[in-house]
Amino acid sequence: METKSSDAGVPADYDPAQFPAFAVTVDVVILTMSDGELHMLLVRRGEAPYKGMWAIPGGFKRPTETLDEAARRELAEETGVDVASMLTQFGAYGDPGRDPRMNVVTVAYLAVLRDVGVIVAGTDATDALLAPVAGVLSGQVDLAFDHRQIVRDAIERVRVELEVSGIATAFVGPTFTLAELRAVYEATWGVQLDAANFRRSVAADAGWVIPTGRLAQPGPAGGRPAELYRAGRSWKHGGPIHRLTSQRRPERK
Amino acid sequence: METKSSDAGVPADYDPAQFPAFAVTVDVVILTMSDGELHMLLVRRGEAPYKGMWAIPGGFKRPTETLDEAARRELAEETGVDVASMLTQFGAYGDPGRDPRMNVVTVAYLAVLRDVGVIVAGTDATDALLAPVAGVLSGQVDLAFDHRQIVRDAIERVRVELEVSGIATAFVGPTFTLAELRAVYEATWGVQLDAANFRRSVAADAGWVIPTGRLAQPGPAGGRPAELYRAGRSWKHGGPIHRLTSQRRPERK
DNA sequence: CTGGTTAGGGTCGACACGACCAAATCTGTC
DNA sequence: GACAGATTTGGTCGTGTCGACCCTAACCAG
Repeated sequence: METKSSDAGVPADYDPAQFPAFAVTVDVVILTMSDGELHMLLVRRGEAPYKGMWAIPGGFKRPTETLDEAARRELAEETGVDVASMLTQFGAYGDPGRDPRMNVVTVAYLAVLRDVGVIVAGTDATDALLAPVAGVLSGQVDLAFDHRQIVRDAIERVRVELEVSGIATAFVGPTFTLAELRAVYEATWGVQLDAANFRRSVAADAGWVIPTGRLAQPGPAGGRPAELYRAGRSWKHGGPIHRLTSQRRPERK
Repeated sequence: METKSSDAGVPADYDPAQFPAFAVTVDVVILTMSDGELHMLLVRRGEAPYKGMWAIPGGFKRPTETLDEAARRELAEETGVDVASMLTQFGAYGDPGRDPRMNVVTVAYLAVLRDVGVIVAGTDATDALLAPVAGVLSGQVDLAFDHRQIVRDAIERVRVELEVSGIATAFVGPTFTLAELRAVYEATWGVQLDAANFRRSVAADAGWVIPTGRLAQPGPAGGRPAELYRAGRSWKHGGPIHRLTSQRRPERK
């Protein structure tokens, strides 16, 4: 608080009483698995600046709510989904000029949803888009503000979160096969995992997923029916749960 | 951005143009090793609210600087240390009422310093305190605002950072023995590490620490002189560097 | 010289992990 | 109905890591 040393060109006794006013927004990167690929929700901006451009859903924080509450409110407004499930703050962004209108500091959140059927219905369909994350990262989709960097950080975060917490179950339905769960890891990390080893890794930490005893219908290509599981202990409780590092599966011939 | 659904008691079309004004501050948790224990820098508040109470150093962000720059400026002002070395953002805090005066959102940073000799000299000595982290966490030291929670999160972050990045070298001097480096892990995690196994873990990832060829003076209790190392590849570059998990050393008899 | 202390190096067993193979069970086609 | 392809599930095995433990080298204090 006590300013002591002098900065170049700035008065030594910067008066905190006349603090500069900022707008504080909350942006939510909403991730989901669709068609075996990682997707994210984008909305089209209806106002300047960046009017007509795609952007991460978000909005102004209100003085009466916490940051977490603001994030959940925005998530609900954009998708109609009201989940306390998976909503993690992962960064704050406040570069000067990131919003040409005014001084804006945004707090970024990461949300993981398991299905998107109702999502696009929740908001205006013409203004919402479920874009593959790969396209956003590679620059095929231009985003407003510094949202591209925010998305980059979000993906990085979800990758480590997959490893350190059991967050993968948030991507899949209430009941799922191990193949579906494995697909989450494969899509997020861009690797191929051995099914047998993956099974053992999952079974290693007891209580994370629980077998239901029922069997799933095999796909159109056939194959042995897979057991159905449901999410056990939530990913919120535990610390490190399991590790699935670099097991690679050779090229499919 | 487009608000659609109605919230209870809140107008459905919340007008973003009349956005609420927030003050944005940057708080820095400055950690260092002192006397074999993890310590942090606290400053005494000179103004209301919480006047006379201990708090994390911090201050208002200026519209012309980024959040990172603000954090570095605060760190320099408080300690006289100007290091791009280790400064990591780890959280944003914006609960309503966290500052009784106004709406304040703070972005918290974590800084790691290797020595504190000049630190207390850099700021006003009567208003600065190098407090053991354990005392702060246990509540023996009361902090202003929600700074106790911020400190908790900072410690949690530095623990994982210690594991995932080679940040430990930021705690020690420009040249150090492996015993000093090991003490950083032991103090931060509250465990005892086997010296021989620790040596192997460090040597496992080449380039992290580099032997200087010189030897350190043994302590007053004698013992074989230890080799001196210097930090090699910075912790900023690489991703996961090494893993030191749960190796425990039995009670010293 | 002797005992205490610390650094550095070696060994060994347990266990985790990745690569690979085999059996079981389904779908679709011939 | 037989067969090929696909997929899940379970087993094996070699390699490497990790933790526990011991030993020696080198220093200090008496």
